[in-house]
Amino acid sequence: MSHELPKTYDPGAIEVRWAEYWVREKLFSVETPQPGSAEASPPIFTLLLPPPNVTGRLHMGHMLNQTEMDIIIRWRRMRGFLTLWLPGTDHAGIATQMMVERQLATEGKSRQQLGREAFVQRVWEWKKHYGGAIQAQMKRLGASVDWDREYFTMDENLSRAVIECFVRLHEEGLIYRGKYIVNWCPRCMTAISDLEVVHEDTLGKLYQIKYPLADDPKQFLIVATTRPETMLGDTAVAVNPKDKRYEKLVGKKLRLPLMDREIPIIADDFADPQFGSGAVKVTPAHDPNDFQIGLRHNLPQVNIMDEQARINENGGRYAGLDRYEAREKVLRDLEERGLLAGIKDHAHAIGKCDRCKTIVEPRLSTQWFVKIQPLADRAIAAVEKGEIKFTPENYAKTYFEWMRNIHDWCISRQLWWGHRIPAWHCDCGEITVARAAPAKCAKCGSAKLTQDADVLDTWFSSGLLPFTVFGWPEKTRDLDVFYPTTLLITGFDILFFWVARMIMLGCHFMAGHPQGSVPFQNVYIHALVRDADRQKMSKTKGNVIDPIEVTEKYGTDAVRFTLASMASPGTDIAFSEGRTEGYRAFANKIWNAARFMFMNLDRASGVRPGNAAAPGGLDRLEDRWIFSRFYRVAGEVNEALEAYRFDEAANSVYKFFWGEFCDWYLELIKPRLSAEGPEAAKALALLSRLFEGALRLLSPFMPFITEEVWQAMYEGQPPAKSIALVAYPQLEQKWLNDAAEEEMAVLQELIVNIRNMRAELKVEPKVKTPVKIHAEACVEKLVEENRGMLERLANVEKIEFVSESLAKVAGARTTPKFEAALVYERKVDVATERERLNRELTRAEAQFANLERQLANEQFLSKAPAHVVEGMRKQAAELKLLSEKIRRALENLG
RNA sequence: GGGCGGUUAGCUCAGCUGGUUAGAGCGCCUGCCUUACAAGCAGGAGGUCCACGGUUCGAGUCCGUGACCGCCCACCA
Repeated sequence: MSHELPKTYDPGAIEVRWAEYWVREKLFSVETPQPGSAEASPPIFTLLLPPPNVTGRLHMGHMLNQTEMDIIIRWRRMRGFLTLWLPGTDHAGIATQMMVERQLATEGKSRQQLGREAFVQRVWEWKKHYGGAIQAQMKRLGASVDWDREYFTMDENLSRAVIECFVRLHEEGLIYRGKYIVNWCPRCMTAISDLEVVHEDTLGKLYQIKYPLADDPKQFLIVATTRPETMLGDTAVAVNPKDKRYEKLVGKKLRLPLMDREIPIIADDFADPQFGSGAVKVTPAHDPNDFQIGLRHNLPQVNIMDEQARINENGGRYAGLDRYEAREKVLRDLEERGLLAGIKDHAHAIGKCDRCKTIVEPRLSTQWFVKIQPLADRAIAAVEKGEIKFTPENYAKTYFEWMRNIHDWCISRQLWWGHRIPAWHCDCGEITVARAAPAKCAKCGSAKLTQDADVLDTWFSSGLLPFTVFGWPEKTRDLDVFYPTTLLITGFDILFFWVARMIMLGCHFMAGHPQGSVPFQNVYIHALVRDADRQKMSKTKGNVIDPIEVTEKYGTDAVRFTLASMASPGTDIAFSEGRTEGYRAFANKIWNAARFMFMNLDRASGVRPGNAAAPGGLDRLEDRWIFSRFYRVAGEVNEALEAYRFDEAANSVYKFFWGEFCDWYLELIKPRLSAEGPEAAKALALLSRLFEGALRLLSPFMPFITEEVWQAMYEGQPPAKSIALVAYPQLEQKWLNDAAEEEMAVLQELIVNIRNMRAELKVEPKVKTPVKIHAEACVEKLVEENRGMLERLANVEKIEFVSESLAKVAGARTTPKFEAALVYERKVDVATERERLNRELTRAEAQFANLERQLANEQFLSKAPAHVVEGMRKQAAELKLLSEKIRRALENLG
């Protein structure tokens, strides 16, 4: 049987095949280990996929996120952990509702026409048809999640858990209902939380308006506002109690212009004497600060707008106008009456709806809130105590910053799609919070109860996921085994939305869990993926890179490797296709190296990977060297992944495979492979064993190509169903060989110098006669001992090592370790060589002088550590020798 | 208004606790179709590490100030 690997590497062809295989064979499905099972249970590693919106399609951020998670989880799995990576999707209240409403609009319908029940039904249908896009994409990308455990946040069991949490929080007094100023989106027509408001710096106007005194209309108090239309709802003007200017006015009345109402002048600390005139208009129903003032002074709350931010009947003749139309008219009318005292440019931040960018309206309305402080306190403590570790650590600071300034969380949404609030209203005014609809009102006994119309903020349910996915509130085995999850990998954009909420809710509901209440023990926060010009990707800019597109162009492995190699903490990733092209080349390199191996395996049947020698049996330098390198790199990669340094891990393995294994080892081993007999068989065994190890090392980063090659190596009888299920290489001391690495380094340097010499001297490459090289005494022995190994290179490079030192030397390369001279009788570019040698000499002398100066410095000698001083001394000596050698070489040039 | 991050080769970025000659990929230049790979091989050029000041025997690395770029948070009209 021979190993089939097509000549050209075509990622598309192999990736789809393995992606399907992994899913079909359920390779990443996990059975919950039962207690008391005989064999020692492996360490558990649990990872929760940040659930993408059902409406979602995969974008570059997802791909980075999933690549990182997949690398970690594949690595842990290969390291012997019982790994559970749990996938799911989020019902995404507003986003999904908007999507379906848009679809309805194309049919000329509105959700109101449909009615609530039919609309929700419609959303479910929509979900069934279009909701699976992102999972399909994930499968294509090979994410090694447990698809058998996939969840949806509106699944029945999860919904039940959400209700349970709500009811319990309410019972504990941590959820309350009240009439407050909330952020209201007049387009979505729902309340939104503080986090869903994005602030945008805008250059607006500050208007100064004259409010006449009621008993003396000739006198005015000037107030300043950015929102003149809200004056229609003013119920007071406040001045600072310490403000001498207005002392006598406090308690008097003003006549509110345009509305013809009298409002009091009150004293409140909120008024800043430094700002404007020091008097501030108070609109309790349309400004959060004014709302507070209103409460302190028992002011009426006049709501002047409807849910679409149009002026309502309380706005007198402005009723029916949109808020901005009203502003214009109010300003015109004030102007007409000579009450507009001034207009100034004014920079301020304006709040917009995160979803639709409509300017948010502070609106007085009755909503449900979570009393957040007690939850936040515990969440802060958990991170302070180190029960949760952030990487990069910096994010803990951001987290604390937010947590310590947190406000109560408005969790009710005036939407139809979502978890409906488990509260029932009776006409008598009684509200009952319960797990199921009560039969009758507890207060008046009426059976006519209606469920609260609102649904919960999407983030309320996703904040519960770390325990609800494991069956909470039941006491399940899953909860015992998999909670708390080990790691969370996510972007900083949902640090507050999701991460912080999970911590608060997890700490609360899972308090007392034997393995800790926190929802996860580690959080790794990754950066943003930007375009090649470091611009944020956005649909409007049209610079969105579709991961599926680049994947189809370069292969998933190449895209994954790009993301991993660029994922250094704290820096955003500027995704450039050039880089991906480079990593496709890397995959191609792996492919061709594999073909080379297979070519040899096919020729010498019977050799299997894995039946190679022990360290002691490596009698050749290059073998000792490459094994030592392999295990050292394995150590580096493990260490890097331990610290989430995907970039370092990827780069180490890249450099090893290409720069050492392919560039050097494969070349060195060629003559042995083409030899006959046991020598070739042994070389082949070593080669295939190394290759197999390298594939395992690479597998978490490039799961597809490594699977393809690995499976091919075993001719249909692999030792496991997948490379993903075999052990990950680790540092093994017994294979490390410092001497071999040092000796090899010298030989590599020698070869590089020879090549360099030839290139610079423009020795014709096609000469049949080898160029003679004399290596100096110190490496002569090394060269002699490894003649066989160097043969291949010598042959290709057409060089020959000679022991006799020849008089006529055309070139020389000198390093601290050796001197190599090129002995060449034919024409060489003497002038160029002289120039080069002179340059070298100047540099060596300058460096030497530098070191001399340092070494003459007593301060340095007494304070610097011995090894540094020693190193410098050695180097100085070598440089001195080097200078001499170069001078001699110059003389020899003639 | 508060907080955070960045500035290193033409481009995109590494550089861990300060220590001998600051690295990689891409791009560029030169030479090679050397029977695994031209998506390749070999060689090369290219950096006053944003500026100034300080600490130190020694600073890309630590401290301070400033400049520029970016991000997050924020109920002062």
